[in-house]
Amino acid sequence: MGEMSKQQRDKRVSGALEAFYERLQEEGLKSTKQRDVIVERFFWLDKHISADELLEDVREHQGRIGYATVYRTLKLLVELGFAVPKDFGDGQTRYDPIHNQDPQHDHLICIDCRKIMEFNDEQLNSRIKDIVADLDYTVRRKKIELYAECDDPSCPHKAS
Amino acid sequence: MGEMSKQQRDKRVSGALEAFYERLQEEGLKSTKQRDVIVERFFWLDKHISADELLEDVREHQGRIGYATVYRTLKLLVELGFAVPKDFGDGQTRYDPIHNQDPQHDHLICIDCRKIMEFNDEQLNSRIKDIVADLDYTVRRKKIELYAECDDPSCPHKAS
DNA sequence: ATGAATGCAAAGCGTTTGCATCTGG
DNA sequence: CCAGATGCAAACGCTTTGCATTCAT
Repeated sequence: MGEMSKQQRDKRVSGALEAFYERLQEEGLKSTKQRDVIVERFFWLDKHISADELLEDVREHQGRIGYATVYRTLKLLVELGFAVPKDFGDGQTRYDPIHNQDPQHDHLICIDCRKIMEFNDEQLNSRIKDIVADLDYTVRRKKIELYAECDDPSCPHKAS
Repeated sequence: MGEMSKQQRDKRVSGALEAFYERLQEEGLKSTKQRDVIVERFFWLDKHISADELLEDVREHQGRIGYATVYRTLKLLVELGFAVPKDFGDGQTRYDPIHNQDPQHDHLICIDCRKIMEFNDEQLNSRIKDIVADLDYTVRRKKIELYAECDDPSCPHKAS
């Protein structure tokens, strides 16, 4: 969504980390060098990241880290409610960081260049709430993905 | 999504098959015993089916069929526009048959028993059209999945 | 006949797990 | 100390592929 200054970003990250470590303690789990880097980079990067993308990034900041550790940490983040796994159909799971301040957003994905943009529409959310309520169900989470052609000039298939 | 008599179902299936064989010929592809059964059962069953569910069903109607054939046929159906692959997060891809008459529907999935129900809401669709138009994008397809607790008494976790 | 389709088994790919080793509280 | 975390490699589950064989046109 909007741009964010480094200061704002730092603040967001440290806020998320604080919350994370609090939950860690609650669960009697430990903080380790690897876990710390992974989680910090995850919050810092703040995008729908895949396990191997995160691994690659993390290895630049802290040498030898096994991919199993990244998978396990992502799983932990999901369990503790700091990330949501998403599948955009490119064969690998991506993880969306949750900043509790953010309302859950939806995605618009370019079918050509795979660029993902986020949006959040109040009217849409409200309509969904109604639909589910009418069926006497209780919504836990939603996944809305719109596949479209983007307007980025650098995107392929623009000639067609 | 209402009920459908056997006659109606027969008619729908044969319509879909006719369209399928027409496209097959256009592409210079062949009709075979296996392909025929798979495609017919796929249209007949008419639900978000996974490759191995379809394989199991098909084997009751026609002995020895390799799973590779089912995968290849499903891929073909997708390429020809008769099916859409979906991922509901249970680890395997499901395929939704497309009856060109149907507007594309959305899904409500029970987080406990994994039951999937379909819905189609005009207001929702219209709002989506607006959202995307405002961004100057062109929608190709949408994927909306709502995860909720269902009201089926046979569903686990009803006691909690 | 000849390009396409099948069946099988092997390979692929992302993800998970078993286990011996380390480490934080 | 000792439960929890890591790294490695092996296992996994779903899907795809290579190849020899069979089949539709």
